[in-house]
Amino acid sequence: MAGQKSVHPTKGEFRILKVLWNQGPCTVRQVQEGLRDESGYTTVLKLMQIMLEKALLSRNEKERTHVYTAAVPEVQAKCGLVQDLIEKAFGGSAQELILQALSSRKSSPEELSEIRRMIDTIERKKP
Amino acid sequence: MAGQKSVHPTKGEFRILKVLWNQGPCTVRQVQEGLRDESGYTTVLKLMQIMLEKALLSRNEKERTHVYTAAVPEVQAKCGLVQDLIEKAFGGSAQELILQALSSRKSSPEELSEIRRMIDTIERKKP
DNA sequence: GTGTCAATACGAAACGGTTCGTAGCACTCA
DNA sequence: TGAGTGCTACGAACCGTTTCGTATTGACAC
Repeated sequence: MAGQKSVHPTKGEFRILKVLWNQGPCTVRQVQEGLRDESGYTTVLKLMQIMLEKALLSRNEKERTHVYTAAVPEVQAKCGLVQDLIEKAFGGSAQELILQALSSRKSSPEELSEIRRMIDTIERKKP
Repeated sequence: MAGQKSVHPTKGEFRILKVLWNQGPCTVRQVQEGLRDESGYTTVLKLMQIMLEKALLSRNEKERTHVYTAAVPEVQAKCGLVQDLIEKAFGGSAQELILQALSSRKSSPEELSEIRRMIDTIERKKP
C-alpha cells in the first residue's frame, strides 16, 4: 500500500510514454526513432532511466539491449493529468473544464453529436 | 504586432492570478494573504515582478504601495491550459479530453444534463 | 535630524527537467 | 587479438521556476 503516489509525467516523459503505448515494449533506440525529432539518443536514454526510477517504466534486462515497457496505463496517466488540471484551474469542477474545452476549439457539429453520444452512454451505464 | 505570444502561467503564477481574478486589483500583501499558505512576502513579490515582466500582470505605481492587476483574462488563461493539455495528451482532440474528464470524476446526472445543455447552446449558436 | 515601519528591488541559491559529452562494456568480424 | 559498432551508465551543465536573505527607499512620528 501507501506507495502508489501516482507520479505525474512531465511533458518529455509523456512523449516517451505515448510511443510505448502505441508501439508496445521498445528499446531506447526504437523510442528515439518513434519521437520524430532531433532528440539525441543519450537524452532519450537518460530520460527513460529517470522514468525507470520513478516507476513510470519497467524494463527487461535479459537481453543486452534492454526493452522498456510503460508501467502506467495510458488511461491512468491521462486521468491524472485531467484531474490535476481540474483541481488547479477549475476548482474541482469537471463541468467547467468541459465547457472550456468545448469553447476553446471550434468543435464541428459531428464532434458535438459525438460528445452527446458519449454522454448518453455514460447516463445509460449508471442509472 | 507579433508580440502576442500568449505566455503560459506556471503553477505558482496561476495561483496568484486566481487571487487577482477573485479579488480584483491587489497589493502584494493582499495577494500574499489571499494565498492561504506559508509563502513568504518576498517570494510572492518576486513572482509578481516576474509576472509583470511577462505581461501577465500590470501595475499601478501611483501610490507608494503598488497595485497589481491581472493582465490576462481568466478565460484566456484557462483556455491556454486546456489547449496545452489537449495537444500534449490527447493528440489535439478535444473530444478525447472531454471523455476523459467525464470518466475521471463520476459526474452526477445533473451535471451530465448540464453539460448536455451546454452542447445545445453551442450548437444553436453556430448553425 | 533620527528611528521605525512597511514596502520594493536585487541577487544568490535551490530545485527539477532536460540535454549532452564521455566513458565503459559486450559482441562481432577479420 | 584488436578495431569497430551499438548499447548502457554516469555526471556536468543549462534553463526556468521558485524561494529567500538582504539592501534600499519613502513616510511618518518624535
